[in-house]
Amino acid sequence: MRDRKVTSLDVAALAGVSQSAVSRVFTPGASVSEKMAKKVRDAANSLGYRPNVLARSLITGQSKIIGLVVAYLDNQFYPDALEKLSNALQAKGYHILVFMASGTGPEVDRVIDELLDYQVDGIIAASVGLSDELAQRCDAAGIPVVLFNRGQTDARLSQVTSDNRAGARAVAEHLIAGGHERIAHISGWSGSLTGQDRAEGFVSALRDAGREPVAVIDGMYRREAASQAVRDLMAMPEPPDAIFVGNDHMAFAVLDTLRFDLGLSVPNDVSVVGYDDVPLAAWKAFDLTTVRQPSNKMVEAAVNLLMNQIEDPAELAQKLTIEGPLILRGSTRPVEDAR
Amino acid sequence: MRDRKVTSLDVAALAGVSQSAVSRVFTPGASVSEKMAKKVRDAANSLGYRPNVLARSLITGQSKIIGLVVAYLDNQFYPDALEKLSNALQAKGYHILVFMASGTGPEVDRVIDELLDYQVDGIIAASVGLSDELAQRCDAAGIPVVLFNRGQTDARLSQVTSDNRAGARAVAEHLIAGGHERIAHISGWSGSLTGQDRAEGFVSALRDAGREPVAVIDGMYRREAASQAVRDLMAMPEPPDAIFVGNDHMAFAVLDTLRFDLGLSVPNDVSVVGYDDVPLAAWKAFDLTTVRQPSNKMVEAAVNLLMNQIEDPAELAQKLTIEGPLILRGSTRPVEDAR
DNA sequence: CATCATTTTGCATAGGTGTGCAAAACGAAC
DNA sequence: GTTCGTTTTGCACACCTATGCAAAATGATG
Repeated sequence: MRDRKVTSLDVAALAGVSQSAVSRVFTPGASVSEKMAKKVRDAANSLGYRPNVLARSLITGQSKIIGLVVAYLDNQFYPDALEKLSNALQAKGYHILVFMASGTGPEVDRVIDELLDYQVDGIIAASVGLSDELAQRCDAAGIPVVLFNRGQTDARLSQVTSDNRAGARAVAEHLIAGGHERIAHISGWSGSLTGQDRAEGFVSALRDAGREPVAVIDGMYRREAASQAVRDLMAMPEPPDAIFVGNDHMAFAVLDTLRFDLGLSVPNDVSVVGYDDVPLAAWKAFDLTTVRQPSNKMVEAAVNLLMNQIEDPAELAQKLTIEGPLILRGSTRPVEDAR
Repeated sequence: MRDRKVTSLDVAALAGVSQSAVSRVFTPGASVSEKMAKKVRDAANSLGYRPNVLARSLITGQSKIIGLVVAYLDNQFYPDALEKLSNALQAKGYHILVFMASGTGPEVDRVIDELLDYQVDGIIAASVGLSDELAQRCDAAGIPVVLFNRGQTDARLSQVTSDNRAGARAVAEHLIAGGHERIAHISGWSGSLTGQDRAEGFVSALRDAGREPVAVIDGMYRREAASQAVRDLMAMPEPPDAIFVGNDHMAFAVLDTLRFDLGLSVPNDVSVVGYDDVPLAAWKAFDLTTVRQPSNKMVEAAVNLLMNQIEDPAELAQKLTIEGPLILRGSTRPVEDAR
């Protein structure tokens, strides 16, 4: 015998009270007597009643759903962030609805449509190029947006990033201090602000020390592109002795290519530095020197930002920058070894 | 000027038709004339109208939301599956609502409550020990459940797994053919059917060849546990010359420990085999021999199973097993080298 | 033009919940 | 017991959409 859906009316009937009484018992802060609350709770438990979030959303205008837009999950930074975001939001009574948007342009537009269809209370966009039109539409619909680990110029969008310029600068300084002579950069996608910032911070720090990168190649955040880039670099007449890679995900491909395709030793022949400090970077197989993006803090900031904007729509968008340290590991020469 | 939510009534007013007409235009297969459809679509576009999925769900009983329950995302198998599941479901007009359930018992119960609150149309449970109570409650609520990469005895739950016994058996046979003398197993969590099946398939294949494993240790699906296990194994008076690890995630920790903590060579000193064939396994840094779990096929099967049960609630639960090949890589001695 | 079959449209209601408002219950003070 | 202030409760409606039903429109046929 398959149960029909049990509603607040069923509970009300069993408890011998009105439907609104049931509603109030399940609404924190509503006016209910202890006696009534007990009656209702007993009836609800015996029927297995739980309020229907979707019906509730109709009337409160709060779906308790946060849309998460993400492109790929093969870069460990994102599943890691997703897990933390989901846990943080779960604790606040929200849940994450996942939207994959690998492409750009029309595909992203379709995703936005679907986001609006589900009446999400807010949007977290990670790792995806969002058109300005997105900002426009979400703003018009009154849905707060937080860009996670992705910058954007539009002032209506909040964002949380690490201090990419400072991080890249620290990398440059460390490589110089390590006595490296020919320093190259395989950058993150040059179409992304994150990629640009890291590249610019890195190059400007080199210049401040009177140096120039021997090469800057766009790695597109893709393993194969990074792998090809490092092959090209090492085929130069005077190959680099240090490479800063735009994120860990690409850096792992660079390490593999250097060691196993080109037969080189890291850091003896080349030092390699990444960005993100995903858990993998600490594994001995990579032992990658990298800039930590403190995902805990970034998640916390993103969630707070979103919650504030949901509670008070007048709240204006903010652009937060979180500092992260350079983590020294075995993929770069220790500074003592400087010649 | 912040827009109020635009409803089908607004569209109807602008187009000079009834609300039901608008609804019909957005309901595939409803009876509408071409003229009317055009009028409505124009009005809808100019207002930026899109049907409210949540309000629709009230009346159709279909939320177009699938709940995904998952414990951790640090084992790459799961983000990979999540991405594929999300894409497959997105193509069918569904989206994934994420529920993290690291713990067991009461925490899982809370998750079930929340799943029901959101009126999900179906549930995919990956990597979590679900009590029989789950089956009970979801069955009562009429919500189909598919266990992904996780077995369960309850006949009411559908499940999709790879052929864990056959896969483990193939590993055993390959290790024997490779001339290994002392074969050990670091198993998946012995509380999971998946872990048990792999262990049993492996051990029974050894016995069929007149062999016994030198040791079987529970690795709990955790890196640290696996790392400790391999240290214990290699500290034995006669350490193993081959280790089958219950999944790739643990196998990576085993490789790191063997190479960098114990200074051993793989596969010269010890052969290592994993299970899953996550993308990482093919990276040169690991080059791990492993049993492939064809996540594409598993996802496809899981989605089909779920869709069938959603469309026809009378459809009975199925337990599907997908075959996966042993992928030979550099972490095991080639069979030609057998002495 | 009349008739009828068919398609299209509007009306009205349902789906499950929260909330403003007024009525009812309660409790205190005289 | 009466009065008044406070808390609790129920009534009725709103939120946004889909759909059964009957009325209207359309088109084909005689």
